[in-house]
Amino acid sequence: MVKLIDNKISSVTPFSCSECWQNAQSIFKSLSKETLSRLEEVKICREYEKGDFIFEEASSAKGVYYIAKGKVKVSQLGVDGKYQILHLSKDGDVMGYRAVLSDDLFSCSAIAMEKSHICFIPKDIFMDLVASNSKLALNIIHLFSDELKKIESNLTKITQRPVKERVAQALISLKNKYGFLEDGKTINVLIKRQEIANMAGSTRETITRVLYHFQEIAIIKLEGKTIQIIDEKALFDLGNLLD
Amino acid sequence: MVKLIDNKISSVTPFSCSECWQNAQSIFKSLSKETLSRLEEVKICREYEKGDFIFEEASSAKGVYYIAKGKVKVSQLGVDGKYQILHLSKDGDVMGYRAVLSDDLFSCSAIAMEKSHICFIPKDIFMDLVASNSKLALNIIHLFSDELKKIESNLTKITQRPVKERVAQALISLKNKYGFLEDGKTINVLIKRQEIANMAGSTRETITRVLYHFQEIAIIKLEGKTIQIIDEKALFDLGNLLD
DNA sequence: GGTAAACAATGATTATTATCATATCCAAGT
DNA sequence: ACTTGGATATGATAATAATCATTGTTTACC
Repeated sequence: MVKLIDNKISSVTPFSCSECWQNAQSIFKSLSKETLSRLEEVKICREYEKGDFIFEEASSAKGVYYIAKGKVKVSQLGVDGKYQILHLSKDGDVMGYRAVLSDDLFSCSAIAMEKSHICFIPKDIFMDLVASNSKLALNIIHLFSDELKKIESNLTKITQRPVKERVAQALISLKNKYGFLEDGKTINVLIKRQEIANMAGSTRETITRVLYHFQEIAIIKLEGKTIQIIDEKALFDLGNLLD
Repeated sequence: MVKLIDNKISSVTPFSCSECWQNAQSIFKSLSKETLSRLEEVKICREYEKGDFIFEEASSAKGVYYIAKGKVKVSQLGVDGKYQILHLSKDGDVMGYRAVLSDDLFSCSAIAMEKSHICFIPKDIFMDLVASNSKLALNIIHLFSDELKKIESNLTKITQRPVKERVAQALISLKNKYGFLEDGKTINVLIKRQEIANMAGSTRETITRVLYHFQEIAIIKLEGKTIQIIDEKALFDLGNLLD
C-alpha cells in the first residue's frame, strides 16, 4: 500500500508564515507586507490530530482558521444525527469566515482528517483587516461567490441524481481537491465509507456496494484503504459531469 | 377565493426610485445620497410578465437585477431537464450579483412568478460602486453569508429528510418569504405543484399526495389555487424546524 | 502477539418515492 | 355553452436505496 504524501511531512516541518500566506488559493495572497506582518504577529498556530475538532457547530465564532498544512472536513449535523459534509479543505484554505463575518455562531463543524497545522486569527483583527483592506474584501467576495456556486450546483445534483452518480461526483471532487499520489491514480486522501456517505447523502452500506460496483466495471480500484481512479473519463460520465 | 395582494398593484403604481432603494432588506439601503442618485441615473427599469425570464442560465451576466416589486424564482437546470429552485426573491432583493462579481456566466435562471417590476444595473457601474464603496461591499458580504448559510442548511436537510419534511419546510419558506394575506393564513404567492416539487426535490404527483395528506391531518387547507396554513406549529414540527 | 474496537462487506427485507397511466378539473377564449 | 390546454388528482407498479442483521477484516493498543 502506498503511503500518503502528507502524513510524513506535517508533523516535522516548521512553517514560516511568510510563505504560508502565499499559497496560491489563499485569500491572503498578494496582500501588502504590512498587512501580512500584522497577521504574523497575532496569529496563533497549533497542530490538530486526526479526528480533532477545530471548531464546533453552534459554538461562538471567535476568529477564522487558516490551514497551513492538512486536510479538514467541514460538516453540518442533520436532525437525526447524520452529518452532511459541506466541503473539504486543505492547505491555503480559510475556514469559519462566514460565521465571523456575520457575527454568527458556527453553522458547521471542522474536523481534521489527518494531522493538521492550523493558524487562528482573532475575530476583531480579521474584521479590522477586512474593513480597512478592500483587496481582502474583494478576495472574500470571490471566495463566497465560488463557494456559493459550488454548493448550488451540489444541491441541484444531490437532490436529483441517483446514488451512483453522486458517489462518482464525490470521488471526482476528492480527486480535484486533494489530487493523486505520485502514481497518478491513487487519490491523496484517506477517507472512510461513512465519510463518502456523508458527502453523497447516503449510507455506509450503499457506498460499499457502489464502490465495489465501480471496481467491478473497472473504473476504480480499492487498494487497502486507498481508492485509485482507473478510468477517470468513465467516472466523469457516470457522474454526468460535463467538462 | 381570495385575490392575491400584489396582483392588483404591480401594473398600476409607478415607482419612485428613492423609496425603492430604501427597502428594508436591500443591499442599497443606507447608501449615500450621491451613490443613490448615481444608481438612479443608470438603472434601466422594465416590467416582466408571469413566466418571463429575467436572465437565463449560461448567458453572460451584463449586470445585476433589483426587484422593485414582484416575485421571482431563481432556479438551476439539472442534467435531465429537472429544475431545482435555489431561492425565491421578492421586492428589495438583488439577483445576478454572484455571476457579475465573479465575471462569470449566470449559473441559474430567474423567472417572474407574477408581473414584476425590475431594475437593471449595468455590470461596470455596479463593480465600480462595489470597489469604491466599502459599505456596499460589506452589505454584499453579508448577503453572501446569509445565502450561503441558508443553502448549506438546505443541502443538509434536503438530502437527509423524507419528502413530507421537505414539503413542510418548503411551505414554511414560502410563508417566511412572502407572508400571509390579510386573512393571516393564506400564503401570499401562487405556486404550482411542480414548483413546490422543484423546491423540495420531488415530483408533481408526490407533492399532490403530500399536500392532501397535510390537509387530511388538518395542517393546511387547499383553497382553489391558494394554500392556507392552518396549524403552523404542527407544520414546523413536521419539518423538524427548531425555532 | 492477542484482543478489543473500529471499520467494512454482504445478504435479506422493507420503506419510500419515482414513474407510468389515466382521469378529472378548471380557466380562457371562441 | 363548448372546446382546448394546462394543471391537478389518483391508482398501480417498479426501482432505488435505507435499514436491519450478521460476519469478516483491519488496526491499535496493552
